[in-house]
Amino acid sequence: MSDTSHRRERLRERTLTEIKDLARAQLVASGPSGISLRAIARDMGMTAAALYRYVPALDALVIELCTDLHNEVRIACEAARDADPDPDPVRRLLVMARELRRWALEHRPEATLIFGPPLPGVEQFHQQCDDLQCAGAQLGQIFVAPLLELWQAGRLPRVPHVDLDRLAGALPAHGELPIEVTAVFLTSWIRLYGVLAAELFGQLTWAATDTEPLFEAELAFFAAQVPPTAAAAAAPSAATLNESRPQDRPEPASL
Amino acid sequence: MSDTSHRRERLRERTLTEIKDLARAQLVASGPSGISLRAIARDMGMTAAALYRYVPALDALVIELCTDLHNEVRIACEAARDADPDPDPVRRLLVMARELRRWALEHRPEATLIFGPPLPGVEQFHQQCDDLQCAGAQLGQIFVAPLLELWQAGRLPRVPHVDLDRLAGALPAHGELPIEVTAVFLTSWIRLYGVLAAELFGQLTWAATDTEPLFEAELAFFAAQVPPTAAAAAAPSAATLNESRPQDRPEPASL
DNA sequence: CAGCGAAAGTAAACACCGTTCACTCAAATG
DNA sequence: CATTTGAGTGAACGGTGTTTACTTTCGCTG
Repeated sequence: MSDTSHRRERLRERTLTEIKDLARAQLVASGPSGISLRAIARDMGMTAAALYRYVPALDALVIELCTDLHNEVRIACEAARDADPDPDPVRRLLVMARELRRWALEHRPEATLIFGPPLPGVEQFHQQCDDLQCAGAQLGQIFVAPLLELWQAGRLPRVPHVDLDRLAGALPAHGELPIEVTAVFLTSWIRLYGVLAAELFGQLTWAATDTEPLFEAELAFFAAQVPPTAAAAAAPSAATLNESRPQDRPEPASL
Repeated sequence: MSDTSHRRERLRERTLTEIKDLARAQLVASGPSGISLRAIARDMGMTAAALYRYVPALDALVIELCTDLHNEVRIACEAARDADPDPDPVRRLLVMARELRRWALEHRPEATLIFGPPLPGVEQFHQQCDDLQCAGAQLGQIFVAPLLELWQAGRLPRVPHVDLDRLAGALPAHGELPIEVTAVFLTSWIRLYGVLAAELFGQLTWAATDTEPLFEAELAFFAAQVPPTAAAAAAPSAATLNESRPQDRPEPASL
């Protein structure tokens, strides 16, 4: 019956999660390159070949681990956002960004895996990631949402230095987002990623031992860019709520 | 005689560079994890054990490769800087930053090795890197120099969102640099690193296919922050040339 | 309930990898 | 010339991913 076969499937899924749990334990213990099918099988009291009943290859296991971690950090950020009663989009962005950093520093090996360079063979993952369903995109998406709110409220920060026309030509097809929102998201996300990755990869050990002031400065800078709620109406150009607000972008400074 | 022994040393150094060249070729071909002593020995027509006469371990070889690459990209940036006649520090910074990006994108595997997370066993390298002699610090240093020039000219951008007191407590001992210069360098360096690393590690493949507009926007933003030369005297507070210019930092916005 | 068939697991093998040890051989040194 | 030093070899140990053929176990069905 389907009932008993469900049992089988449940058993199968149970061992599969056991595999992934052990893989994560190895990731934590020995870094991304420390994940080993043979060691997992050893810990499970099995043969390495048996794992191939559950996982097509080591790369695929790492890829699955990557998506799981992406989802985990996204859920953590969502939880932090929902735990804060303040509905202000800026506040939400800051809360989520701090949670992102907290999670990354508390799970350095995991964060290194998903934010670092793709391991050989895992590159296909990042390339197949260009649809919104991808876990990585979903993580970014929860930061896009508050920006969209800001845009709808006419409070989107200006990004006068971004060549919007050129950027628009470099976006994937699924760009139903206003180009200004995309530009603000990308610049802010990149800065968030930069301070996080630099800390995570020890790129600043020679220059600074504590990068939290730099992280907080990045957040403060972003927050300062957002016009306050009251100023939305005080803006000279009519910033209506739901209409596309054409950004007045000055001539790009010749460099 | 010392003459003949010098010949021996030269031979030794020649094979050592051959080893490193082959290691780099493997890095280019197969990524950081593709560097293999056995493959190097195979390419050289030798036994893997013979390589241990020249290199104590694989990790050490990778570390040496790292420092070589750090020096290479630094020299490339210096060359680009010196090729430009404009002595303006801002111009020099932009030229060097663009060269850094150009080098990284033209040598993606190498850039991934030095800008990505340290391989297990190579972490000690980044930790021993906290003295200025380190190649990584030297690379950063060539970006510090123009900032120091700007500071001396009273043109240093303000970083009102950085908690300078806390940052000062998180700096290594060798901080003979004014704290404002350090703050500007760190924030700018992190942003430069972020846009580069995000592109290098494919973190944005789902969001954008061409990140050059974002990179150029970061540069333009930095340049726009620097007060023009003429405005140095027009600044309200006396910005004398060589004196420490106490930065007027407003209350950090409560977030 | 017996038996069939699919799923799960095993053993062995292949081709790699880093590293070590004992050994040879040639070359530089005294 | 004898000797010491350095370079290189070959084999081995333990580790890795992956495949193949084989065996066992367990659920379903006749």
